[in-house]
Amino acid sequence: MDLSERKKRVLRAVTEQYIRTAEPVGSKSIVESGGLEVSSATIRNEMAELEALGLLEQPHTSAGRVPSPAGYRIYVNELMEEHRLTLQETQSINEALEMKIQKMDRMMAEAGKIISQLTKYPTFALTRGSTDITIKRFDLLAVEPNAFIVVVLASNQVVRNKLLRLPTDLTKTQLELLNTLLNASFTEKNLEELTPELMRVAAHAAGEAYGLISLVVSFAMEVLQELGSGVVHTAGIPSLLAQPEYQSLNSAEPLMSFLSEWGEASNLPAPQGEVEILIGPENVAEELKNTSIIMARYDIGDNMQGVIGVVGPTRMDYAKLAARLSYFAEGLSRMFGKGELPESEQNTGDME
Amino acid sequence: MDLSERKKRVLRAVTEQYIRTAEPVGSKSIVESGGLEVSSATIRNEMAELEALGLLEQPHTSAGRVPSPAGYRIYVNELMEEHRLTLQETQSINEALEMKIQKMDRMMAEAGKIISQLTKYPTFALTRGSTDITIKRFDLLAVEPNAFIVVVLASNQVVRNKLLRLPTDLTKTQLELLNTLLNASFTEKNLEELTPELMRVAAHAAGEAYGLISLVVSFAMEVLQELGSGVVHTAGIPSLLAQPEYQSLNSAEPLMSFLSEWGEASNLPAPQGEVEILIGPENVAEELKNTSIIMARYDIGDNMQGVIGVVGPTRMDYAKLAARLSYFAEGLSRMFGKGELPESEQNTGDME
DNA sequence: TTTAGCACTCAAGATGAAAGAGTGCTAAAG
DNA sequence: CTTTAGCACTCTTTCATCTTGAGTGCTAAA
Repeated sequence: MDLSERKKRVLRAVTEQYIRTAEPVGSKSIVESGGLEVSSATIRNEMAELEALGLLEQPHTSAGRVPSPAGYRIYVNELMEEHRLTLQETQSINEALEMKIQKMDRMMAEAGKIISQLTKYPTFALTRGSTDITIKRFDLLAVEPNAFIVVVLASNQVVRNKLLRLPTDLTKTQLELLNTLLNASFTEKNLEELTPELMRVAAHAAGEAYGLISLVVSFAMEVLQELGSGVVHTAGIPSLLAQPEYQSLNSAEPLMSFLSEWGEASNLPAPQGEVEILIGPENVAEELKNTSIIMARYDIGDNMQGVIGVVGPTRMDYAKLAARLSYFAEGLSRMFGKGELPESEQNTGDME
Repeated sequence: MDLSERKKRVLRAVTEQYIRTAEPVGSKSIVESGGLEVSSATIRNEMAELEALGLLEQPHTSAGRVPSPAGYRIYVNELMEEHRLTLQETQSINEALEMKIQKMDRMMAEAGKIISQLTKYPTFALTRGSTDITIKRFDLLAVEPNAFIVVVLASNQVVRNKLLRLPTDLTKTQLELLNTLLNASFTEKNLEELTPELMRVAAHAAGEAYGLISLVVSFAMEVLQELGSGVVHTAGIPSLLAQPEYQSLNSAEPLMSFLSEWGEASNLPAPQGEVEILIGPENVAEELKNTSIIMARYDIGDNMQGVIGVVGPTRMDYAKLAARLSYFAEGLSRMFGKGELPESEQNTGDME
């Protein structure tokens, strides 16, 4: 899209003023805000042409102009200047990151809250799973004759455990045998490879009860399932209500419901670059058609990545939010990506 | 509070109609709804007296009457009939409970969602912790020379783990020594007893590095902290917006923010009986002064209990909601309370 | 004690006038 | 050919006024 220099400046002025005020912007207020040394009539002509190009829109005849999604797209791609974070902003982000957060999933939720507080918009945070995770190791710890703890270590260093209870007692030897069997037959297998068939064969070979093995292996499968599918956390949803575009209940309700029920199926396209901006109709879900998403990617170890983003009216201050998100995501990558034990239960460094 | 029989019937009629319609109810509509065979003027007189007693209120002079909090209280305590659940209701609750839910904390969140869908109100679910929980056992599992997994079993049968990474390597013997030391000195101690002093003494006695011990013990303390403080889950917050009393954004926003940020400090008084109803001003938090809470208690094993409840306008249908909640809570108690391994990672019974 | 009748009050909705912001068009100026 | 001033026109927003209707409280009669 090659526009005349002046058209670009008009588009940019309209967009930025609209971002600030949430009101349609008129020709007069643009000349008054400076930058363009022409009369309002000239601006009007330019705006009419920009509207013909589909970059601006008019809510009704005698109102000012508002950027169309296409207009936002051009603004974001070509016109927007990079936002510099203030010292204070970087500081508060750094502080937030330095909090000792123990568990990764809590970290995700916390990260969302932090960003939400920072931006006053709802945020979401999700990990994108990988189907190639396997169990690296099983440990069985006897608790009582008829109960033991399974501890599984997944290939991405997540540890999960569960207390299993049996209808019958088990001797220590039996438990050890089971443990060996599990480690021999069910490690290094991804979710698809853990078939009932495999369980049957292994059980038969060892003369073990199928039920006992399946009990432990189902747990392992659950863990793999969970790690493979990723989770979505959302935070700060009520802050939507502070935005003028959601003052009317009708506009706010569907989006809020969508956000709070998100997390089941997150079919968000993976961001290509480091920061991605989805404007209105570019979104996947119907409920998001009138809103925009700004999201940043971060790395968790080698195989997994996470996405953190904010959701809000198309009018959001893309420059500022993108800058904050990307700074924050960088910090997350630094935290999670550095060690060889990148995930979950990693020691975050509070060793004296 | 002893009212004449007729006053009781008037109060009850007003309350129930208001619960249905959310509109102030006038004298005429009461006679029309049947039950009272007197004229509207008589009702007016009765209502005037009920208002003098502080049981009814008038939004403005020429409007109908609305129950005051005190009026609701009397309705709930004396006038309300028990609601029978329909077959369909019990069925859908049973179905929901039968879902195989693996982890207790997820169960909590799920339970909230279910109730929220059922009632169309926001729900909260929390476990009330106990400060007397101790660690029953430590297990250390070597992973790499400089990394191991700590598994702690708490006295309420919750198992938690964490992957710890060290700056130096550790031999197997050292690890076993550490394990023995931990089990000898730090089990059966509640959060308050796990003092730095104790760590120092134990470390000194064993000639171990203080840092190493404190690393593991701090994790244990975190776990105890978490188990002791309880967690709050909320769900269905946007359904508030469907209620007429929260049509105005100003009324909805503070409550929504409060609910979504709840979970930090849950200073809810424990329900005395099985089901408890808190009406408007009886609530603790300022944000809840205009809303009511209906909550039911359920047991998790011996020591802990959970609370699940709904939050909504004072006008809620107490009878119906209380019935559903209490049925649901009963089901939860049945699920969690039955075994001697009542918590979290309990096997929910999917053994072949 | 109950009831019919009636004047009174107040919120909510409808109507209409006025204000204000912004546009598009035209014609003149550069 | 581009820019600008001028002006009529459009459309929303706001405010005041009026009307309607539900509901009340009071009084006097049953």
